[in-house]
Amino acid sequence: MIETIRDAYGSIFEKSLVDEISEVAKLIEFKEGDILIDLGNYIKSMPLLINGAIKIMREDLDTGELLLYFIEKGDTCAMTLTCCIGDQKSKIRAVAETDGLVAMIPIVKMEDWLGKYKSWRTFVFTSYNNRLNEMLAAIDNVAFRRMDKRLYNYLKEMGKITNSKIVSKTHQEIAYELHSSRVVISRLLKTLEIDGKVKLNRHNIELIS
Amino acid sequence: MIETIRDAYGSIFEKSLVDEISEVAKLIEFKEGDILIDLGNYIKSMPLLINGAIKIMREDLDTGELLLYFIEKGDTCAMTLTCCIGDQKSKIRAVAETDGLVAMIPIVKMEDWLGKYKSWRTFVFTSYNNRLNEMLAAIDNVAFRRMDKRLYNYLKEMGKITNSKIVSKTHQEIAYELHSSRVVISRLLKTLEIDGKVKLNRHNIELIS
DNA sequence: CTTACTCTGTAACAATTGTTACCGCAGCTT
DNA sequence: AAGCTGCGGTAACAATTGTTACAGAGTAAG
Repeated sequence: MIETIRDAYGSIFEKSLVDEISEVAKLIEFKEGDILIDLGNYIKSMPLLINGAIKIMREDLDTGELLLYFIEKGDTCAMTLTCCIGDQKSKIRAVAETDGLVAMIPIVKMEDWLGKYKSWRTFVFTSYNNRLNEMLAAIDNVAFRRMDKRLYNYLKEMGKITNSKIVSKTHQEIAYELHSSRVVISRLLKTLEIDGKVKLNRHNIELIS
Repeated sequence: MIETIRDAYGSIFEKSLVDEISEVAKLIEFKEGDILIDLGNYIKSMPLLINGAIKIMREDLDTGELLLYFIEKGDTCAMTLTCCIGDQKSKIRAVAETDGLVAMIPIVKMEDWLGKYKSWRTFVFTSYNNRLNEMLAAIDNVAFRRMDKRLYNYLKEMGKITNSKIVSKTHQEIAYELHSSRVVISRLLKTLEIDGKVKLNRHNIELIS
Protein backbone atom coordinates (compact mmCIF):
# COMPACT_ATOMS: atom_id res chain seq x y z
CA MET A 1 0.00 0.00 0.00
CA ILE A 2 2.81 2.39 0.78
CA GLU A 3 4.05 1.55 -2.70
CA THR A 4 0.99 2.89 -4.49
CA ILE A 5 1.04 6.06 -2.44
CA ARG A 6 4.73 6.58 -3.00
CA ASP A 7 4.21 6.06 -6.73
CA ALA A 8 1.59 8.75 -6.99
CA TYR A 9 2.78 11.24 -4.37
CA GLY A 10 6.42 10.39 -3.54
CA SER A 11 7.74 13.12 -5.75
CA ILE A 12 5.90 15.97 -4.07
CA PHE A 13 5.82 14.89 -0.38
CA GLU A 14 8.75 14.19 1.92
CA LYS A 15 9.23 10.63 3.07
CA SER A 16 7.86 11.13 6.58
CA LEU A 17 4.63 12.51 5.18
CA VAL A 18 4.26 9.65 2.71
CA ASP A 19 4.72 7.30 5.68
CA GLU A 20 2.06 9.08 7.69
CA ILE A 21 -0.30 9.02 4.76
CA SER A 22 0.27 5.32 4.29
CA GLU A 23 -0.53 4.69 7.94
CA VAL A 24 -3.87 6.39 8.05
CA ALA A 25 -5.18 6.28 4.48
CA LYS A 26 -7.87 3.87 3.40
CA LEU A 27 -7.61 2.78 -0.21
CA ILE A 28 -10.88 2.57 -2.05
CA GLU A 29 -11.37 1.19 -5.52
CA PHE A 30 -14.11 2.55 -7.74
CA LYS A 31 -15.69 1.63 -11.05
CA GLU A 32 -16.69 3.81 -13.95
CA GLY A 33 -20.04 5.37 -13.25
CA ASP A 34 -19.82 5.09 -9.46
CA ILE A 35 -21.18 8.12 -7.67
CA LEU A 36 -18.44 8.94 -5.21
CA ILE A 37 -20.04 12.04 -3.76
CA ASP A 38 -23.59 13.23 -4.24
CA LEU A 39 -25.33 16.50 -3.59
CA GLY A 40 -26.02 17.01 0.07
CA ASN A 41 -23.51 14.42 1.28
CA TYR A 42 -21.42 15.32 4.28
CA ILE A 43 -17.77 14.60 3.68
CA LYS A 44 -15.75 13.23 6.53
CA SER A 45 -12.51 12.45 4.79
CA MET A 46 -10.35 13.89 2.10
CA PRO A 47 -9.70 11.98 -1.13
CA LEU A 48 -6.31 11.71 -2.78
CA LEU A 49 -6.68 10.33 -6.26
CA ILE A 50 -4.17 7.57 -7.04
CA ASN A 51 -5.39 6.79 -10.51
CA GLY A 52 -8.42 7.08 -12.74
CA ALA A 53 -10.44 10.17 -13.53
CA ILE A 54 -13.35 11.72 -11.70
CA LYS A 55 -15.77 14.22 -13.14
CA ILE A 56 -17.23 16.95 -10.97
CA MET A 57 -20.78 18.02 -11.79
CA ARG A 58 -22.91 20.89 -10.64
CA GLU A 59 -26.62 20.27 -10.41
CA ASP A 60 -29.53 22.62 -10.29
CA LEU A 61 -32.71 21.32 -8.78
CA ASP A 62 -35.02 22.16 -11.66
CA THR A 63 -32.88 22.66 -14.66
CA GLY A 64 -30.43 19.81 -14.85
CA GLU A 65 -26.70 19.50 -14.49
CA LEU A 66 -23.40 20.73 -15.85
CA LEU A 67 -19.90 19.28 -15.99
CA LEU A 68 -17.45 21.49 -14.14
CA TYR A 69 -14.07 19.77 -14.51
CA PHE A 70 -12.12 16.56 -14.16
CA ILE A 71 -9.75 15.40 -11.46
CA GLU A 72 -6.87 13.12 -12.33
CA LYS A 73 -4.02 11.21 -10.71
CA GLY A 74 -2.07 13.05 -8.06
CA ASP A 75 -4.75 15.53 -7.24
CA THR A 76 -7.49 16.11 -4.74
CA CYS A 77 -10.79 17.89 -4.89
CA ALA A 78 -10.77 21.22 -3.16
CA MET A 79 -14.55 21.34 -3.25
CA THR A 80 -14.37 18.46 -0.85
CA LEU A 81 -12.05 20.39 1.44
CA THR A 82 -14.57 23.18 1.41
CA CYS A 83 -17.12 20.79 2.78
CA CYS A 84 -14.79 19.06 5.21
CA ILE A 85 -13.55 22.21 6.79
CA GLY A 86 -16.77 24.16 6.71
CA ASP A 87 -18.72 21.08 7.77
CA GLN A 88 -21.16 21.80 4.97
CA LYS A 89 -23.17 19.64 2.63
CA SER A 90 -21.57 18.94 -0.71
CA LYS A 91 -22.67 21.28 -3.43
CA ILE A 92 -21.33 19.09 -6.20
CA ARG A 93 -21.54 15.53 -7.42
CA ALA A 94 -18.43 13.47 -8.11
CA VAL A 95 -18.80 10.61 -10.59
CA ALA A 96 -16.09 8.19 -11.69
CA GLU A 97 -15.35 8.73 -15.35
CA THR A 98 -13.07 5.69 -15.42
CA ASP A 99 -12.20 2.90 -12.99
CA GLY A 100 -9.68 4.04 -10.41
CA LEU A 101 -8.28 4.11 -6.93
CA VAL A 102 -8.45 6.74 -4.22
CA ALA A 103 -6.86 7.14 -0.79
CA MET A 104 -9.09 8.60 1.91
CA ILE A 105 -7.51 10.71 4.65
CA PRO A 106 -9.27 11.53 7.92
CA ILE A 107 -9.88 15.25 8.24
CA VAL A 108 -8.08 15.51 11.54
CA LYS A 109 -4.85 14.35 9.97
CA MET A 110 -5.33 16.64 7.05
CA GLU A 111 -5.47 19.61 9.41
CA ASP A 112 -2.54 18.36 11.48
CA TRP A 113 -0.34 18.18 8.45
CA LEU A 114 -1.22 21.73 7.44
CA GLY A 115 0.69 22.98 10.47
CA LYS A 116 3.39 20.34 10.21
CA TYR A 117 4.44 19.91 6.58
CA LYS A 118 5.12 22.73 4.18
CA SER A 119 4.85 20.35 1.23
CA TRP A 120 1.35 19.44 2.36
CA ARG A 121 0.35 23.10 2.56
CA THR A 122 1.73 23.67 -0.91
CA PHE A 123 -0.16 20.67 -2.19
CA VAL A 124 -3.45 21.76 -0.69
CA PHE A 125 -3.04 25.30 -1.97
CA THR A 126 -2.03 24.14 -5.39
CA SER A 127 -5.13 22.03 -5.48
CA TYR A 128 -7.30 24.98 -4.52
CA ASN A 129 -5.65 27.02 -7.21
CA ASN A 130 -6.21 24.35 -9.83
CA ARG A 131 -9.84 24.15 -8.85
CA LEU A 132 -10.33 27.89 -8.99
CA ASN A 133 -8.69 28.01 -12.39
CA GLU A 134 -10.86 25.21 -13.64
CA MET A 135 -13.92 26.97 -12.34
CA LEU A 136 -12.82 30.03 -14.26
CA ALA A 137 -12.46 27.92 -17.38
CA ALA A 138 -15.93 26.50 -16.79
CA ILE A 139 -17.31 30.01 -16.47
CA ASP A 140 -15.53 31.09 -19.64
CA ASN A 141 -17.18 28.23 -21.44
CA VAL A 142 -20.74 28.84 -20.36
CA ALA A 143 -20.48 32.63 -20.40
CA PHE A 144 -18.41 33.34 -23.49
CA ARG A 145 -18.60 30.35 -25.83
CA ARG A 146 -21.43 29.03 -27.90
CA MET A 147 -22.54 25.47 -27.82
CA ASP A 148 -20.67 24.34 -30.93
CA LYS A 149 -17.34 25.42 -29.50
CA ARG A 150 -18.17 24.07 -26.05
CA LEU A 151 -19.05 20.74 -27.59
CA TYR A 152 -15.80 20.54 -29.53
CA ASN A 153 -13.75 21.49 -26.46
CA TYR A 154 -15.62 18.87 -24.49
CA LEU A 155 -14.85 16.15 -27.02
CA LYS A 156 -11.18 17.06 -27.07
CA GLU A 157 -11.02 17.04 -23.29
CA MET A 158 -12.74 13.68 -23.13
CA GLY A 159 -10.16 12.39 -25.57
CA LYS A 160 -7.37 13.60 -23.33
CA ILE A 161 -8.89 12.17 -20.15
CA THR A 162 -9.40 8.72 -21.62
CA ASN A 163 -6.25 8.98 -23.71
CA SER A 164 -8.05 7.94 -26.87
CA LYS A 165 -9.48 9.28 -30.09
CA ILE A 166 -12.79 7.59 -29.35
CA VAL A 167 -15.31 9.26 -27.09
CA SER A 168 -17.75 6.61 -25.94
CA LYS A 169 -20.79 8.63 -25.10
CA THR A 170 -24.29 8.88 -26.45
CA HIS A 171 -25.59 12.22 -27.60
CA GLN A 172 -27.94 12.21 -24.64
CA GLU A 173 -25.10 11.80 -22.16
CA ILE A 174 -23.19 14.66 -23.74
CA ALA A 175 -26.29 16.80 -23.61
CA TYR A 176 -26.55 16.20 -19.86
CA GLU A 177 -22.95 17.14 -19.22
CA LEU A 178 -23.12 20.33 -21.28
CA HIS A 179 -26.57 21.14 -19.97
CA SER A 180 -28.19 21.16 -23.38
CA SER A 181 -30.65 18.89 -25.14
CA ARG A 182 -30.06 15.79 -27.19
CA VAL A 183 -31.40 17.28 -30.40
CA VAL A 184 -29.09 20.26 -30.18
CA ILE A 185 -26.06 18.04 -29.62
CA SER A 186 -26.99 15.76 -32.52
CA ARG A 187 -27.36 18.78 -34.75
CA LEU A 188 -24.01 20.28 -33.79
CA LEU A 189 -22.22 16.95 -33.97
CA LYS A 190 -23.53 16.57 -37.49
CA THR A 191 -22.05 19.89 -38.53
CA LEU A 192 -18.75 18.92 -36.86
CA GLU A 193 -18.80 15.77 -38.97
CA ILE A 194 -19.51 17.74 -42.12
CA ASP A 195 -16.59 20.00 -41.25
CA GLY A 196 -14.44 16.87 -41.04
CA LYS A 197 -13.59 17.30 -37.36
CA VAL A 198 -15.21 14.10 -36.08
CA LYS A 199 -16.66 10.88 -37.35
CA LEU A 200 -19.96 9.76 -35.87
CA ASN A 201 -20.57 6.13 -35.03
CA ARG A 202 -23.22 4.48 -32.98
CA HIS A 203 -22.39 4.89 -29.27
CA ASN A 204 -19.16 6.72 -29.91
CA ILE A 205 -17.55 9.67 -31.62
CA GLU A 206 -14.17 9.55 -33.28
CA LEU A 207 -11.91 12.58 -33.12
CA ILE A 208 -10.12 13.34 -36.37
CA SER A 209 -6.88 15.06 -35.49
CA MET B 1 -3.56 51.88 12.42
CA ILE B 2 -3.74 48.90 14.74
CA GLU B 3 -7.19 50.21 15.65
CA THR B 4 -8.62 49.83 12.18
CA ILE B 5 -7.20 46.35 11.83
CA ARG B 6 -8.47 45.31 15.24
CA ASP B 7 -11.87 46.66 14.34
CA ALA B 8 -12.17 44.59 11.21
CA TYR B 9 -10.27 41.45 12.21
CA GLY B 10 -9.94 41.47 15.99
CA SER B 11 -12.81 39.06 16.44
CA ILE B 12 -11.33 36.30 14.28
CA PHE B 13 -7.56 36.59 14.94
CA GLU B 14 -5.71 36.28 18.24
CA LYS B 15 -4.04 39.39 19.58
CA SER B 16 -0.51 38.44 18.64
CA LEU B 17 -1.54 37.95 15.02
CA VAL B 18 -3.37 41.27 14.93
CA ASP B 19 -0.18 42.84 16.23
CA GLU B 20 1.92 41.18 13.57
CA ILE B 21 -0.49 42.27 10.89
CA SER B 22 -0.40 45.84 12.16
CA GLU B 23 3.38 45.82 12.00
CA VAL B 24 3.78 44.74 8.41
CA ALA B 25 0.56 45.81 6.70
CA LYS B 26 0.40 48.82 4.45
CA LEU B 27 -2.95 50.56 4.42
CA ILE B 28 -4.13 51.72 1.04
CA GLU B 29 -7.18 53.85 0.38
CA PHE B 30 -9.08 53.48 -2.86
CA LYS B 31 -11.87 55.32 -4.65
CA GLU B 32 -14.89 54.00 -6.47
CA GLY B 33 -13.91 52.93 -9.94
CA ASP B 34 -10.22 52.38 -9.16
CA ILE B 35 -8.79 49.33 -10.86
CA LEU B 36 -7.02 47.56 -8.03
CA ILE B 37 -5.86 44.56 -10.02
CA ASP B 38 -5.94 44.15 -13.77
CA LEU B 39 -5.59 41.17 -16.04
CA GLY B 40 -1.99 40.06 -16.33
CA ASN B 41 -0.80 41.85 -13.19
CA TYR B 42 1.58 40.00 -10.96
CA ILE B 43 0.49 40.18 -7.35
CA LYS B 44 3.15 40.55 -4.71
CA SER B 45 1.05 41.09 -1.63
CA MET B 46 -2.18 39.86 -0.20
CA PRO B 47 -5.07 42.26 0.38
CA LEU B 48 -7.23 42.27 3.50
CA LEU B 49 -10.29 44.37 2.96
CA ILE B 50 -11.00 46.76 5.84
CA ASN B 51 -14.02 48.43 4.35
CA GLY B 52 -15.72 49.15 1.05
CA ALA B 53 -16.66 46.68 -1.66
CA ILE B 54 -14.66 45.32 -4.56
CA LYS B 55 -16.07 43.63 -7.60
CA ILE B 56 -14.20 40.81 -9.28
CA MET B 57 -14.58 40.56 -13.05
CA ARG B 58 -13.59 37.93 -15.55
CA GLU B 59 -12.65 39.13 -18.99
CA ASP B 60 -12.47 37.35 -22.30
CA LEU B 61 -10.23 38.85 -24.92
CA ASP B 62 -12.78 39.03 -27.71
CA THR B 63 -16.13 38.77 -26.13
CA GLY B 64 -16.21 41.14 -23.19
CA GLU B 65 -16.44 40.72 -19.47
CA LEU B 66 -18.53 39.23 -16.68
CA LEU B 67 -19.02 40.05 -13.02
CA LEU B 68 -18.03 37.11 -10.85
CA TYR B 69 -18.65 38.26 -7.28
CA PHE B 70 -18.09 40.95 -4.68
CA ILE B 71 -15.70 41.10 -1.76
CA GLU B 72 -16.64 42.96 1.38
CA LYS B 73 -15.22 43.96 4.73
CA GLY B 74 -13.30 41.33 6.63
CA ASP B 75 -12.50 39.22 3.62
CA THR B 76 -9.68 38.62 1.19
CA CYS B 77 -9.58 37.52 -2.41
CA ALA B 78 -8.48 33.95 -2.84
CA MET B 79 -7.96 34.53 -6.53
CA THR B 80 -5.13 36.78 -5.43
CA LEU B 81 -3.66 34.04 -3.28
CA THR B 82 -3.74 31.81 -6.31
CA CYS B 83 -1.55 34.29 -8.10
CA CYS B 84 0.72 35.04 -5.16
CA ILE B 85 1.49 31.48 -4.39
CA GLY B 86 1.61 30.18 -7.91
CA ASP B 87 3.49 33.27 -9.04
CA GLN B 88 1.07 33.58 -11.93
CA LYS B 89 -0.46 36.47 -13.74
CA SER B 90 -3.84 37.57 -12.51
CA LYS B 91 -6.72 36.06 -14.44
CA ILE B 92 -9.25 38.49 -13.05
CA ARG B 93 -9.77 42.21 -12.70
CA ALA B 94 -10.61 43.80 -9.34
CA VAL B 95 -12.46 47.12 -9.45
CA ALA B 96 -13.55 49.20 -6.48
CA GLU B 97 -17.33 49.30 -6.36
CA THR B 98 -17.26 51.84 -3.53
CA ASP B 99 -14.56 53.87 -1.79
CA GLY B 100 -12.71 51.83 0.77
CA LEU B 101 -9.57 50.79 2.59
CA VAL B 102 -7.40 47.72 2.24
CA ALA B 103 -4.41 46.35 4.17
CA MET B 104 -1.67 44.78 2.09
CA ILE B 105 0.33 41.91 3.56
CA PRO B 106 3.66 40.75 2.12
CA ILE B 107 3.43 37.21 0.81
CA VAL B 108 6.29 35.96 2.96
CA LYS B 109 4.39 36.85 6.12
CA MET B 110 1.25 35.33 4.79
CA GLU B 111 3.05 32.00 4.36
CA ASP B 112 4.76 32.27 7.74
CA TRP B 113 1.47 32.67 9.50
CA LEU B 114 0.03 29.62 7.79
CA GLY B 115 2.40 27.48 9.79
CA LYS B 116 2.14 29.59 12.92
CA TYR B 117 -1.48 30.57 13.52
CA LYS B 118 -4.41 28.22 13.29
CA SER B 119 -6.79 31.17 13.09
CA TRP B 120 -4.92 32.42 10.04
CA ARG B 121 -5.19 29.04 8.36
CA THR B 122 -8.88 28.95 9.09
CA PHE B 123 -9.28 32.44 7.71
CA VAL B 124 -7.44 31.66 4.50
CA PHE B 125 -9.36 28.44 3.99
CA THR B 126 -12.65 30.08 4.73
CA SER B 127 -11.83 32.68 2.15
CA TYR B 128 -11.05 30.02 -0.42
CA ASN B 129 -14.28 28.33 0.41
CA ASN B 130 -16.26 31.52 0.04
CA ARG B 131 -14.66 32.15 -3.30
CA LEU B 132 -15.36 28.65 -4.56
CA ASN B 133 -18.95 28.95 -3.45
CA GLU B 134 -19.30 32.28 -5.15
CA MET B 135 -17.82 30.87 -8.32
CA LEU B 136 -20.41 28.11 -8.12
CA ALA B 137 -23.12 30.71 -7.75
CA ALA B 138 -21.71 32.56 -10.76
CA ILE B 139 -21.79 29.36 -12.77
CA ASP B 140 -25.35 28.66 -11.67
CA ASN B 141 -26.33 32.06 -12.93
CA VAL B 142 -24.79 31.86 -16.36
CA ALA B 143 -25.53 28.19 -16.90
CA PHE B 144 -28.99 27.77 -15.43
CA ARG B 145 -30.71 31.16 -15.30
CA ARG B 146 -32.00 33.32 -18.08
CA MET B 147 -31.11 36.93 -18.42
CA ASP B 148 -34.27 38.35 -16.79
CA LYS B 149 -33.61 36.44 -13.59
CA ARG B 150 -29.88 37.18 -13.65
CA LEU B 151 -30.66 40.85 -14.04
CA TYR B 152 -33.05 40.87 -11.10
CA ASN B 153 -30.59 38.98 -8.90
CA TYR B 154 -27.91 41.44 -9.92
CA LEU B 155 -30.02 44.43 -8.95
CA LYS B 156 -30.85 42.94 -5.59
CA GLU B 157 -27.19 42.15 -4.93
CA MET B 158 -26.17 45.67 -5.89
CA GLY B 159 -28.74 46.97 -3.47
CA LYS B 160 -27.26 44.86 -0.70
CA ILE B 161 -23.67 45.87 -1.45
CA THR B 162 -24.41 49.57 -1.44
CA ASN B 163 -27.01 49.21 1.28
CA SER B 164 -29.59 51.17 -0.69
CA LYS B 165 -32.70 50.77 -2.78
CA ILE B 166 -31.15 52.81 -5.57
CA VAL B 167 -28.82 51.19 -8.06
CA SER B 168 -26.84 53.94 -9.74
CA LYS B 169 -25.84 52.33 -12.99
CA THR B 170 -26.61 52.97 -16.61
CA HIS B 171 -28.09 50.20 -18.70
CA GLN B 172 -24.81 50.00 -20.57
CA GLU B 173 -22.82 49.41 -17.39
CA ILE B 174 -25.18 46.66 -16.32
CA ALA B 175 -24.90 45.09 -19.76
CA TYR B 176 -21.11 44.95 -19.39
CA GLU B 177 -21.27 43.30 -15.99
CA LEU B 178 -23.78 40.68 -17.06
CA HIS B 179 -22.10 40.22 -20.41
CA SER B 180 -25.11 41.17 -22.44
CA SER B 181 -26.03 44.15 -24.59
CA ARG B 182 -27.59 47.46 -23.69
CA VAL B 183 -30.74 46.87 -25.72
CA VAL B 184 -31.41 43.56 -24.03
CA ILE B 185 -30.99 45.06 -20.58
CA SER B 186 -33.27 48.00 -21.39
CA ARG B 187 -35.89 45.59 -22.66
CA LEU B 188 -35.78 43.38 -19.59
CA LEU B 189 -35.68 46.34 -17.19
CA LYS B 190 -38.81 47.63 -18.85
CA THR B 191 -40.65 44.38 -18.20
CA LEU B 192 -39.39 44.42 -14.60
CA GLU B 193 -40.89 47.89 -14.30
CA ILE B 194 -44.18 46.77 -15.79
CA ASP B 195 -44.23 43.90 -13.28
CA GLY B 196 -43.81 46.52 -10.55
CA LYS B 197 -40.47 45.22 -9.33
CA VAL B 198 -38.41 48.31 -10.10
CA LYS B 199 -38.85 51.94 -11.04
CA LEU B 200 -36.66 53.28 -13.82
CA ASN B 201 -35.13 56.72 -13.57
CA ARG B 202 -32.43 58.38 -15.55
CA HIS B 203 -29.04 57.09 -14.36
CA ASN B 204 -30.48 54.90 -11.68
CA ILE B 205 -32.91 52.11 -10.90
CA GLU B 206 -35.07 51.96 -7.82
CA LEU B 207 -35.81 48.63 -6.22
CA ILE B 208 -39.39 48.23 -5.05
CA SER B 209 -39.40 45.80 -2.17
C1' DC C 1 -38.00 -14.04 -36.48
C1' DT C 2 -40.59 -10.87 -33.88
C1' DT C 3 -40.86 -7.46 -30.49
C1' DA C 4 -39.36 -3.88 -27.78
C1' DC C 5 -36.20 -0.58 -26.81
C1' DT C 6 -32.45 2.73 -27.45
C1' DC C 7 -29.94 5.68 -30.34
C1' DT C 8 -29.58 8.87 -34.05
C1' DG C 9 -31.25 12.03 -37.82
C1' DT C 10 -34.33 15.48 -39.23
C1' DA C 11 -38.04 18.83 -39.67
C1' DA C 12 -40.84 22.42 -37.94
C1' DC C 13 -41.57 25.62 -34.70
C1' DA C 14 -40.98 28.55 -30.28
C1' DA C 15 -38.31 31.25 -27.12
C1' DT C 16 -34.50 33.78 -25.90
C1' DT C 17 -30.91 36.69 -26.85
C1' DG C 18 -28.07 39.60 -29.85
C1' DT C 19 -27.73 43.26 -33.52
C1' DT C 20 -28.75 47.30 -36.05
C1' DA C 21 -31.10 51.30 -36.63
C1' DC C 22 -33.56 55.29 -35.38
C1' DC C 23 -35.82 58.60 -32.27
C1' DG C 24 -36.51 61.62 -28.35
C1' DC C 25 -34.98 63.54 -24.11
C1' DA C 26 -31.87 65.71 -20.73
C1' DG C 27 -27.91 68.12 -19.76
C1' DC C 28 -23.96 70.55 -21.17
C1' DT C 29 -21.12 73.69 -24.00
C1' DT C 30 -20.58 77.40 -26.94
C1' DA D 1 -30.66 79.42 -29.00
C1' DA D 2 -28.11 75.89 -31.46
C1' DG D 3 -25.53 71.97 -31.38
C1' DC D 4 -23.43 68.05 -29.24
C1' DT D 5 -23.33 63.98 -26.47
C1' DG D 6 -24.85 60.30 -23.67
C1' DC D 7 -28.80 57.82 -22.13
C1' DG D 8 -32.90 55.26 -22.70
C1' DG D 9 -37.09 53.42 -25.53
C1' DT D 10 -38.54 50.80 -29.35
C1' DA D 11 -38.96 48.25 -33.67
C1' DA D 12 -37.40 44.92 -36.90
C1' DC D 13 -34.69 41.35 -37.82
C1' DA D 14 -31.01 37.57 -37.27
C1' DA D 15 -28.82 33.88 -34.79
C1' DT D 16 -28.70 30.57 -31.44
C1' DT D 17 -30.73 27.35 -28.67
C1' DG D 18 -34.62 24.66 -26.91
C1' DT D 19 -38.87 21.78 -27.79
C1' DT D 20 -41.85 18.54 -29.91
C1' DA D 21 -42.65 15.11 -32.99
C1' DC D 22 -41.67 11.37 -35.89
C1' DA D 23 -39.03 7.92 -38.54
C1' DG D 24 -35.46 4.56 -39.40
C1' DA D 25 -31.50 1.82 -37.89
C1' DG D 26 -29.28 -1.04 -34.67
C1' DT D 27 -29.45 -4.19 -30.68
C1' DA D 28 -30.98 -7.30 -27.23
C1' DA D 29 -34.38 -10.46 -25.47
C1' DG D 30 -37.87 -13.65 -26.00
